[in-house]
Amino acid sequence: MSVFRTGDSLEGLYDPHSVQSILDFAKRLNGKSLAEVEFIPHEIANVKNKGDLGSLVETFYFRHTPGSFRGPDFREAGLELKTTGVIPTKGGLYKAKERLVLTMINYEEIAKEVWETSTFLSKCSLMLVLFYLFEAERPVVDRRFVLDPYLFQLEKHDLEIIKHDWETIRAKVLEGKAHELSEGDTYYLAACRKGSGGMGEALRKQPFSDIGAPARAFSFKPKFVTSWIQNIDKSRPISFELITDFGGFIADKFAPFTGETVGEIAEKIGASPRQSASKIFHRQLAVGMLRAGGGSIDELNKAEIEMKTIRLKSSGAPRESMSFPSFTFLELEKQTWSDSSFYAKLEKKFLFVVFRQDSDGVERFIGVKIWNMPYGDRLEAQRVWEDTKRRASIDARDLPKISESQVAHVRPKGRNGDDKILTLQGTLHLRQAFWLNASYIASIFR
DNA sequence: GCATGATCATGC
DNA sequence: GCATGATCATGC
Repeated sequence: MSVFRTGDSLEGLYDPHSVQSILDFAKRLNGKSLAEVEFIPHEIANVKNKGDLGSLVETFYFRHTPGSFRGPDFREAGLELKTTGVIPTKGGLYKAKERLVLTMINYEEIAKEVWETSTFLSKCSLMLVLFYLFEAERPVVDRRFVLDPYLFQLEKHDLEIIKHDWETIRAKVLEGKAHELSEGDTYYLAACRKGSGGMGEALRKQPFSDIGAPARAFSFKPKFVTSWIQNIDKSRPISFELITDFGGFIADKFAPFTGETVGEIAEKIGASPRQSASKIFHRQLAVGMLRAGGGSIDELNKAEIEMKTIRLKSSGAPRESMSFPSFTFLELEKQTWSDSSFYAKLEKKFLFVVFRQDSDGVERFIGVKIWNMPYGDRLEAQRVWEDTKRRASIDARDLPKISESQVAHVRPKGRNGDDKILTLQGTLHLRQAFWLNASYIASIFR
């Protein structure tokens, strides 16, 4: 252990002008916690706030005083330092615990910027990412770094998609729609909510509208961060493709199957006839088509795209409403809209894989559609969610029905009739889920 | 034909 | 073992 003051000489530690030297020095942390390698004063040793680990590492390990300089942390090397939590997966690897928050979006500023000289690019084009094992009860200085640090170089890593994402976010600000931003607008780089959320939240000004917009920050989506981690684990270089239109890129993979019957597709991808009776048959077909086109579910996951199959009747109306994960009354009571899982899902981008029944009764694959939920409809979903929360606290048997909203409703969803959960009235009631109305899904296709 | 409740097959 | 996406079954 060493005791030092910030500003002490870095001699013999690392060269702040050299990315390689900083990286090598950072690697020495692997397998250790900050408190194991540096003396941490008592008054800060018990901090549990994760946001503090980054600045603690910067101060105590790199002997670098976090400043108010607007550029990257290691100014001379043009390198930004990030620490982020990982958790184990069942498969024995690690995954990102959450999104990697990068830098606040200033709506006034981004409107004036171009990509090449943007605040985002100057701050995030080169980042050293340190991963620590997240354990909720452990003070951050005792959390152990795992994996080698990761050098994120924007030029090499999905630059085109990230630039496209940045342009998408900026375009929305230019349209005066900063308040309508959602994580589903983009693929890898997202505009995530930042700040308190809920009622007392301070809204930010935006240049082309008088409507206040929630504070948002640029962030990399968790699945995108996980893709780095799992590449480190496999110690192979990141694979990347230059794709400007991810939606079109995905749609292309399905294109060869357009117009084919489900039977033909099943045969092509080698699904057995027995499976056709299964409730997930069409999803299997969708996965099969994606694979046949050289795509993968992994790829969708990485971009946080939610694939859903939709079956239309010959009238063009969907056969069913669309379900979302079930919830419990106890968790509903504790949550606000913006931390609910229904909110998180509806902010995502969807890939609809659409089948339609012909007038002769034969069902065919008619195409895919990339979609994300319009702002107004998300507000309506929020209203239904809040109404559900309110009513569940009074009587769990009286929840929003399909006739009460154009967009969403609540309905049972469980393993079977015995799958009951505790209500706030202390009784047992069927497990429930949020659903998007079939009629609402129909409206998307009109 | 739709609203509502109930359930299935799979993958993690 | 169980959550999930999706569909089935019933009654009005």
